[in-house]
Amino acid sequence: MRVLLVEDSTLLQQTVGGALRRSGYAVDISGDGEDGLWRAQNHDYDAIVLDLMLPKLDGLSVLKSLRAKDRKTHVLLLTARDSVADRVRGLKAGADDYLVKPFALEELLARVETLCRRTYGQKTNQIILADLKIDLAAKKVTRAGLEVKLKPREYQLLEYLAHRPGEIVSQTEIEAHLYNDESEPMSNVVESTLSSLRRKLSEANAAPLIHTRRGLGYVMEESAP
Amino acid sequence: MRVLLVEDSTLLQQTVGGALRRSGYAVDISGDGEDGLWRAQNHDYDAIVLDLMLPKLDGLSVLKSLRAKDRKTHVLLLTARDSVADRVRGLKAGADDYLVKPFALEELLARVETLCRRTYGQKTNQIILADLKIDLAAKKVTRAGLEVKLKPREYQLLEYLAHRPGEIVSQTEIEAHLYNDESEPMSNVVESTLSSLRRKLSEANAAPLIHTRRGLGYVMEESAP
DNA sequence: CTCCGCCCATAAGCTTCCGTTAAGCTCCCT
DNA sequence: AGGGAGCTTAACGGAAGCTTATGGGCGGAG
Repeated sequence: MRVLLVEDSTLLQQTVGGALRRSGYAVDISGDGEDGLWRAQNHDYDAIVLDLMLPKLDGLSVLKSLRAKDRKTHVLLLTARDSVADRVRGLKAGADDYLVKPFALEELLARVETLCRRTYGQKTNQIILADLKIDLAAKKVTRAGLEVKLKPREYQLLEYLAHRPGEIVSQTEIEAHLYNDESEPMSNVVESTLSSLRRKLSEANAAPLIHTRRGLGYVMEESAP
Repeated sequence: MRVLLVEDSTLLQQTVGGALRRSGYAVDISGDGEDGLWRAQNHDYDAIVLDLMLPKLDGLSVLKSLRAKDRKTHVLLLTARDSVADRVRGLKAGADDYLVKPFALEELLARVETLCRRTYGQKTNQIILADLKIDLAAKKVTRAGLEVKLKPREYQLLEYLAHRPGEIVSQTEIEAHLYNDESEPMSNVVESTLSSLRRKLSEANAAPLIHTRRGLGYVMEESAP
């Protein structure tokens, strides 16, 4: 899951950004509205955390521009004070949720998670695909009843694929969602990670769950073959 | 356990705050309603002790604002005189308990403890996890029948984790709950404390109870490695 | 006032992880 | 069949994250 944080306070950048990263998100941070808008348009984020008070271009304008261009990325607004007017305007402009500063970090994390889940039409907090079960909260995976021990990156990859069963997901797309700008991979990380993911999944049950569409990307099994 | 005390009398701040600290709570103290509301929103307290008579913003308003935002933190009201009207209004506004001044310190402590317990849906006053038993009242821990002698901080950490078995608890979260604002985030106190806690727990039985989820946090559970 | 014990910070040591590299394989096109 | 593009897999080494030991400071007990 990749998230954009548009916030000018460096303190909040660090606390919020850090917390998100620690929770397993790929996070891009933007310090002003112009840059934020630019990034929001150039990447397909799973969610955007957007402060309203920003240098250069205020959050509301950013939001409006995004919506005008038909970007439907979910947006969580941060409003400085309990200004009802701002809130209403924000929601009218197409925000999906808002949070009044100050907020508890945990709450922000919870809401971002909700938004991301919503991005993929996910309502429960577990995904079941054939004999595979993913517990999104505990970040644990079982197959055929056996626990599959995955490393963070492997888990992220699996979760991303599992969010879109039956769909062809290209490598570029995976890269874009699992990695942030600073760490643009110059290698075949995705393939590499996928490889070990497959190996671990096949330990519980040899039937392949992730299929390769040569030249296009990967597909996760929709139902039993 | 982390508690917010909103009270303008410095005398009470010291006596009540001190008593709570001595009982092992992390206590934040706020001298007026505005600041109190701010803090209450900014952190996820386990309980709030709220005076009704406050400068800037009275306790009832604070409580109402909190509830309006769907904050379900347990609140203990302190009412100056035995005014039935105030009491009723307080409870209607969503207070969980009240105490009429003057009160006995012991009683306050007992009630705060009850509220905190309720926060975690805890009804009995002991937690049992595998061969570990925590006596919440006596703050004593035994494992495999042997007493484990813990220092206050270690006990607090253990108790906090034990309240949420199977859940991933991040370091940030632990820090937020066990330490108050003043403490600096530039050290690994949590890891440090956890280390000695683990050592002591393993003296009675080597099987690990607290598991590390690298990059995410810690989980307490009785599963096999 | 002194002593003791707890607690936090620092830092060194260790484990795990992850991107990279590179070599082998598969599929398809010619 | 041959060759090449794209995919798979295993191994490596740097780095991030976790663990543990140690010492100074501070507050409470005597």
